[in-house]
Amino acid sequence: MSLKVYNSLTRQKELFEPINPPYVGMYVCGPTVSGESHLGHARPFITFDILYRYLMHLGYKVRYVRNITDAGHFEEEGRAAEDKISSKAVLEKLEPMELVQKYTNMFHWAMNQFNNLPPSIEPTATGHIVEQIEMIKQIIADGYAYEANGSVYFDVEKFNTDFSAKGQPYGILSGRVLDEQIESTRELDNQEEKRNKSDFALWKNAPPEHIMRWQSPWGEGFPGWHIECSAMSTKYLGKAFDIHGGGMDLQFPHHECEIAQSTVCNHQMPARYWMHNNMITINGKKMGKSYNNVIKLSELFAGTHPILAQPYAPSTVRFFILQSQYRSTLDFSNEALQGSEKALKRLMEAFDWLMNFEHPINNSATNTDLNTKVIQLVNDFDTFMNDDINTAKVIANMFELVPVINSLKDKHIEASALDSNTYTVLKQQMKAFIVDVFGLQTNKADNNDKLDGVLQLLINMRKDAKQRKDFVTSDKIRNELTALGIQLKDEKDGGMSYTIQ
RNA sequence: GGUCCUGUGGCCGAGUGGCUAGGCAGAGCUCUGCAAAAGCUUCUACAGCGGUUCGAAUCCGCUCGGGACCUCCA
Repeated sequence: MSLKVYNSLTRQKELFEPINPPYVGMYVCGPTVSGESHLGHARPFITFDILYRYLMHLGYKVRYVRNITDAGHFEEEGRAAEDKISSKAVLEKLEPMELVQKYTNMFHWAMNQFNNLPPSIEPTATGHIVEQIEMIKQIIADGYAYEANGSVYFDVEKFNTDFSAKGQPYGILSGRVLDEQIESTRELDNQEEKRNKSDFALWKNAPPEHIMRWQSPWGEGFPGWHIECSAMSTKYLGKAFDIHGGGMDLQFPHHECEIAQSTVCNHQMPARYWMHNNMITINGKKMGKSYNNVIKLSELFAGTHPILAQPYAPSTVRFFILQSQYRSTLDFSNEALQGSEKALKRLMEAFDWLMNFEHPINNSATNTDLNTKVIQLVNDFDTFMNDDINTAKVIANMFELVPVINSLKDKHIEASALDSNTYTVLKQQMKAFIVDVFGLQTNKADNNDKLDGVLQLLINMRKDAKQRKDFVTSDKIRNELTALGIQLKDEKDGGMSYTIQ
């Protein structure tokens, strides 16, 4: 039973072997907090949350580092390159750090809504200016970066020449050949400062109007985007760590540049396994600002975006994402989300019943075929997760178990059909994967005892009415509760249950 | 233009040489005061054309369609 993950670097599934077991170091590129997160952003953070949880489930001690990019991220739209954070701050008349705090708070709120575990360390770029400057100094000292007008650029050409000989050319991760892309790079500002178009900024000179600025050996300025991840991953995970994750769109140039910088400073490839999640699309197109098709998470949860037919609960979105394999594109549609909503509800109701079911003690199953099948379905949870985190297949198996569970509930299947061991394993695995690994929550979490008491009272009144064949009263109770978003269900054995929407 | 990915039923999606994916929607039946839920049954598939093979949704080729990246990106 061993975990295999797809390594973007080698373009194949590889056996996962930590450098220093049982410890695992995992770095995931976090958000740029200059704006609100959208549905597309949800995918990597949910995907790598599942990986984090699964690694812990396997017994690893994981240090999960996910940064907050709160400075240094360039935005160029034909105008002078400027810091994304500070330009937005001027627009909104906020202090840069005020803006950063606002969107950081919103990001944390969304992560919490999704039931993502907080990372072990969540370092900020602005909190690691010193480390970034030190790293840049070393790259210059080693001859792989040069200063021009108060900015510092990484010499990609030199790196490529020297490290190609060592089997690590620039472009090793994304499969690009440097010579081929030199002609195709688009025009950027300050291009004349660079020796080559493919060189990227490690440090940028800050023009006078730039608010976010730090002292450096090259004058006042701000760090480039790529260097923060190299500096912070090295600081907290060491020169070589196990997993580096992020969206596929970060593979080039961001991760490629990280590899180059870190390799120069640390004399080795920073991460062993590079994992990239695919994009969420909408009508087949990547969700992104430049396509003007983003659905912000707050809009998604509130149902306020024009494209949305209804609000979608965070757990529905999480489940929707888990229904596909993380390396496939996932196409958003109302129909798909509605499907996930209903599916999740059915799964969780069966799960909740199972957890409360006091199974009989019997050493031999009366239905050995079913008994064997259940064990197989449940054991395959591990098999599928070990095959590059195939949550889709795990969920498919869970849905094969749902009719079995519901049939036990409705007594279409006798409780004696399965033996005690099977019940134990079934409950353990369902709980481990639904709650611990997938992080799915029951909606009942926000109920409270008093509300439950009130509902039990109404349920009892309705039961009495039904017994008297007073269907006017029983329907009134049911219909008015339905109008309030509380659904009553008549159970097979005469009992009643409720669910709150 | 370069590099790479992809095309599965009404929708979303697993899959990878032979064995039911799964979910949602649709249809029928059972249960039921009615409804809902649930259970059972069921209908729609592998873009097209060739090739390899005893056998192809899966491998190869071509054609057509969709997408990502090529220094903002999750």
